[in-house]
Amino acid sequence: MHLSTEPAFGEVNQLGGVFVNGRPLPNAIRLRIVELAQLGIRPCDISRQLRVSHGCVSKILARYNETGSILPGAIGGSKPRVTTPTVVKHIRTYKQRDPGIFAWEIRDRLLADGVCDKYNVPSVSSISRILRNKIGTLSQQGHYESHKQQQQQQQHPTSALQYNHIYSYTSPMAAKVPTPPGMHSIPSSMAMPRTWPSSHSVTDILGIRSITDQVSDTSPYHSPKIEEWCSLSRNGFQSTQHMLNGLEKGSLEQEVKYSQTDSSTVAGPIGTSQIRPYSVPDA
DNA sequence: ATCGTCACGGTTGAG
DNA sequence: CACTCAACCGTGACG
Repeated sequence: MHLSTEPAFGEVNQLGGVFVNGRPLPNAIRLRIVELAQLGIRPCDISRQLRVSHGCVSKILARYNETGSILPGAIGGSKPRVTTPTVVKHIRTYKQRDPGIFAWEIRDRLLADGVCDKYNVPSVSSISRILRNKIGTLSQQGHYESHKQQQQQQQHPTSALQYNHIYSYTSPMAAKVPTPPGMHSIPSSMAMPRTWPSSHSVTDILGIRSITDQVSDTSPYHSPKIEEWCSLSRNGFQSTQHMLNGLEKGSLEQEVKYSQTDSSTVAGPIGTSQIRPYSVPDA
């Protein structure tokens, strides 16, 4: 991580837009790209207006058309080589049946039961890690699995699960926005699943929270909205149009310039994000 | 002028 | 716990 020198400020592209190399654009901007496109604005104009390279606009729109999701793909990590869902499931079963079972016994059983062959059976240390990291949190296991899979091969357009992590992505905003009483706020368990994919988007790094705060001043533009939008996906797009109106230029420009204002305060949760990426210490 | 595509330098996180 | 490496990112340039 190169955060030593110019961490939170990102870089400026040819259009004057700010970005963080290697990191996804903030969801707010991704959303705007799709919204503007839906309004019939040409990609080249969107590019200029939002100051995002046209290649990026093109990519985001293409993905949206293909998958219905505005979200970036799952960054980092690697696909399970031996720790497949099936294997984990079996290990869990073994562990449940015999809590005192040793890792090497599990290994033997995986082989004996034909779950794995000698080439793909997890090592004892892998099994130990599975026991520690996954089986240890049984309650969330099922969710983890499906969520993770959705994410990893996020080719699948349909499933609603896919949108689960938009909660995650936008939750920082929601967390930051002082959810008005009576407003449906997201339960934190939902907003911040343990398996948060990747919390440090530019949103966080650059302090886009501030822009979303500003936005939320003028319109109810926080995660419940986005949630709604997402569940509506491509078909029910009308409902977002008022959002768009509510967001008119003023907020848009602020949005685009988001990082140039205050970003020094966002000591992003970099590196510690997995559990509670945005434990916003509101104060 | 516009847009699809890709090399590039970058970050991330499961293994 | 440090490392690896394949996934992803957006930009910028080319056609």
